[in-house]
Amino acid sequence: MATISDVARRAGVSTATVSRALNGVSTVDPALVARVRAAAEELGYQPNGLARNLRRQETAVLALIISDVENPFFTAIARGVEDVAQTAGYSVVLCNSDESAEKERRYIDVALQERVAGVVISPTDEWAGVEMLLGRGTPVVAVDRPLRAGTGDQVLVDSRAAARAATEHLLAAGYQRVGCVTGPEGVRTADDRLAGYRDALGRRKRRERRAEYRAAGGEAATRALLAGAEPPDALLVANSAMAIGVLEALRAEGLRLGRDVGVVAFDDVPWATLIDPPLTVVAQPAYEIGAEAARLLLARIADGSLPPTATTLEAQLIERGSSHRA
Amino acid sequence: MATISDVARRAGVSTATVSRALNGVSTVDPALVARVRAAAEELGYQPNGLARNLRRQETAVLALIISDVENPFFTAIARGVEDVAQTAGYSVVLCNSDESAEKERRYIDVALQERVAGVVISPTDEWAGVEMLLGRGTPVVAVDRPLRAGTGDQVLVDSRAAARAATEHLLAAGYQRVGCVTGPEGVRTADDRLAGYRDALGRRKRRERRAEYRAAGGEAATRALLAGAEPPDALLVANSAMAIGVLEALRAEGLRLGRDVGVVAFDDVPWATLIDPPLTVVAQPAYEIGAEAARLLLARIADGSLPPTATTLEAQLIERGSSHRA
DNA sequence: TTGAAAGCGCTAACAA
DNA sequence: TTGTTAGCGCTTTCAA
Repeated sequence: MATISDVARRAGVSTATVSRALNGVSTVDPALVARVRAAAEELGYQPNGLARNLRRQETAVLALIISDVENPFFTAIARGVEDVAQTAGYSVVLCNSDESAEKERRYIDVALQERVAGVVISPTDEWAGVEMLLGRGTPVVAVDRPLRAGTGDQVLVDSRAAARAATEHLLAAGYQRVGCVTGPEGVRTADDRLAGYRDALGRRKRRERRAEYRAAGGEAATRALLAGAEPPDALLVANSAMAIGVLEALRAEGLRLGRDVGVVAFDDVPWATLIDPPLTVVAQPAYEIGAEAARLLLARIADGSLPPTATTLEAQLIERGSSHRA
Repeated sequence: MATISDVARRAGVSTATVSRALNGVSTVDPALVARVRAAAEELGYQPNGLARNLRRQETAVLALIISDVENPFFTAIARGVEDVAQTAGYSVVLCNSDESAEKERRYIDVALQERVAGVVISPTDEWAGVEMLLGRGTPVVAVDRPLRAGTGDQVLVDSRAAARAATEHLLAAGYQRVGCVTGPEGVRTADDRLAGYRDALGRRKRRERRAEYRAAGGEAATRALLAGAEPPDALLVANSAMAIGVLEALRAEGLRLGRDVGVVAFDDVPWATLIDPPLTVVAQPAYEIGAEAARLLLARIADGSLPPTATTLEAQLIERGSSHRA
């Protein structure tokens, strides 16, 4: 691959002039610029970003580390991050930690080693990974899951309040035995949503089940709950992938959505209105989370001394048929 | 951030020894290795990947450039690529070209400049971008959409045959006026699926409509088709995002799925069995496409002289209720 | 087994 | 306005 010296030789100038010409430094003779451009073109010259970044001590690349590429919530975040980053001239690379602390760790190492300009991350747990980044001076913004207070920027949704509101909605709709299907212990969003459910339930009897944040998990949890003595007549589901399994379990049991068992699920999904009755959801502003995270990250890259901020966005309960008896 | 010289100074050895110790070169005195390790640990040393890669002229990073992160088909490919890459010690960074040739171009530039080891791409068109990569000697594997014959590795699905089979299935199920909703002209998969539809239709009257590969596109196309003189009584839909719009339009018109209008859509989606009747789909082996692409890419990175291959995987028609009158 | 030194490709002082 | 030169942090000969 052609290097800057090849171009310099061909254009009959020094490498410094090539660098200046190609980077649009104004002090270069237009005639030379043209010659350099031509030479670069002829050689198919592509600047070596590694060398450039090594020299400049910076990269125009952001890393986005999320826990599940197949979850529409996270891909919507990705678009938000990307749109903002692009307009600022940054590229975004997406890394899938797959809810595994080890993979997350590996991607953090990569981010550190490749010296990305900043990282947006949905941390699998509160400490280890993010602190590595912070400790090395890499700007970080956490999304979806919190950091230890004051350690870094974060943009979150008040899951607990949303879960509480959703549960209250179910109660208000006349369901008597509201249950909750949530994710694994330690996954902060799963814990928060369960807590919100409990908040709303007060002294009523709890019917809760944890499982992995996937369809199979939702299905298993639902079956288990249904097999109990006084099975739930409504369910708060903490995640849209789980919701698929929940709905399948319900159907397998011959239970009618809404009429027999009310359901509210976290995350608005494109297919929510296609099922019958349509699914009531807690819609998180995923795109906006990503966009805001990117804005904060860019601001911090520009000025590392900014105080850490915590932004909380509101989720919105979208009532549809699945949470009504009628 | 600590550099290798900092570590060397602290351990009282040369930078060469640090490099050797940390990279597990066997000729280093175990005592020294321990000292170096300790020093690195104390300083929180993270090797600078930029410098290392610059020197080694290689990176253990693959780029995956896809046209829509929000499409489950592509995210499934991403997992396939990632799983294979990980076991070979490579990291994968995902870039979202968003069906835009310009964004694709920008990510290709980034890939080139960052000197990634290889690229898996779903090319927006056949030439420009991929040829830049090939021209600079970067190993490339195309997925989902073809390259010009013989230019590089590709792993595809025979969309045309699958579309034909799906259309024939609809015809065999007794639908008389089968229509087709497909993506924009020039998007290869959209064209292929339309071609397959036409293959099956033979001399029957065509009812086809193009729109963007999104729900809104599917909805608009369906409305337009339905507004015609002899509206279709069945639809082949070329993409799962469009399918959402198609189903919505049908419902808005009061048409019952299957009974009034039969539907087969490309790509198996998690919610296919949740709607009533469940959706008949053409399931593409997305994960396997990604995994195979990664295998081919790795092979080509190891040996650049390999002849270009073209792998074609089969799609599978999964018959469910939406394509039957009963 | 270890160290000295060159150099990957680029940019930025400094000189001219 | 242009060129010369140093050096970003690392790996890898070549000597010792």
